[in-house]
Amino acid sequence: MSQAAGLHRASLEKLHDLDAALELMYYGWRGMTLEADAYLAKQGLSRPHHRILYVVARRPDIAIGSLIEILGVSKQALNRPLNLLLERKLLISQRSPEQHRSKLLRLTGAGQRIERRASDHERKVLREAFDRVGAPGAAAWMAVMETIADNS
Amino acid sequence: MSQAAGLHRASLEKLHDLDAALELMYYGWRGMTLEADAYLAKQGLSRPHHRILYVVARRPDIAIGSLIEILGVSKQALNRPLNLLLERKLLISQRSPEQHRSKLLRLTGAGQRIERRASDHERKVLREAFDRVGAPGAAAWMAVMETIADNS
DNA sequence: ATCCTAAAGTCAATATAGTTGACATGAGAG
DNA sequence: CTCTCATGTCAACTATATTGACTTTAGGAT
Repeated sequence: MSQAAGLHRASLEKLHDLDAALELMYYGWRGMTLEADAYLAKQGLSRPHHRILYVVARRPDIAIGSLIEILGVSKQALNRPLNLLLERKLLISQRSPEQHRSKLLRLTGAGQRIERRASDHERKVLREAFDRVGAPGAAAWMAVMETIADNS
Repeated sequence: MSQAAGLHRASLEKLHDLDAALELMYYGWRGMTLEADAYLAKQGLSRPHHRILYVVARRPDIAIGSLIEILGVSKQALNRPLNLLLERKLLISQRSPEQHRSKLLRLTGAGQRIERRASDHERKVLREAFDRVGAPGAAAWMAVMETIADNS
C-alpha cells in the first residue's frame, strides 16, 4: 500500500455516503506515516524496524517471544529486521539473570533516539490536526477510532 | 503490516502524549479493512484488486494510464491484478470509439457486486462508529483526517 | 508508404515483507 | 542424561512492489 511520496489525493465520484470517510482512512494512514517513512529510509530502516523499536521502547526487557506475539508475526519474519537492529546496536539483547532461557531486548541510546524521531514525525502530524479541531474534536476522533479499532 | 485476524490491541506504556492516537491510527486502519479483506480472500482477491475495482467503479471508462496514476503504482505492478480481474470478467476493457490508443475499463455486473460488497464491509464499520458519536463527532473525525491526509 | 509517437503489454532481475516446515542450539529442570 | 522451552537458522514459497529494457498496437504526420 505504499505510494509515491508526492501523490495527491485522487478526486473520485462518491457512490455512497461514506466513500469520503473510507478514502480518508486510507489517505490518513499514509499522511501520518509519510515523513516517518522518509526519515526511516534515510537511516536505512523501514516500517518493520520502527514497529520493533516502538514496542521495545515501551516494553524494556521484553523477551523475543513476547515481541513476536505483540507484533503478530512469525519468528522468521522478525529475524531479519531484529538482527539488523542488533548489528546496528540500536537494540541490545541479554539473558535475564533468573530466566536464562529468555533473551531480553532493550533500546540503546542510539535506538531510543531513532525511535523517538521516527515516532515524533507521526505525532507531529497528529498534533497539528488535533490543534486545528480543538480538544473536543480530538476526543471525538479518538472515540471513533476506538470503535473502529475494536471491530476485530 | 498485515496481522493475524484475531490479534488484540496490544497494551503498551504510553511514553508520549499522542502515543494512544498513533496506535489508534494503526489499529483503526486494520479494524476497517479486516472484514473486507476476509471477504476478498474468500473471492480469491486481495487489497490491490479491491483498489482497482474501487477506482474503476467511480471512474467508468477510465484508461489504464489514468488508473496507474490514481493508484500510484507502476504498470508492471498493475498488470497481474488487472489481468486477473479481466480473466474473471469482473472488468471489461475496450478501445474507445475515438481514442483507439487507450483501452477503457469498466466494471461488469459481477465486478460491481464484488466492489460494492467489499466496500460495504468497510463502510459498515465506519457507520457504526459514526452512529456512536453522532453527527458532530463524525464531522470532527473527518476534519482531523483531512488535515492528516493533506499532510503530503 | 514510412516514420514518429503514445498507450499498452511483456520479460527479467531485484527488493521487501511475509508465510510454513524442518531442524539446530542454548540453558534450565528432572 | 534427557526432556523441554526459548531462541536461532535454513530452505522454499507467496505476494506485492520496484526499475530497466523491449515489443506491440494504433494513430498521426509527412
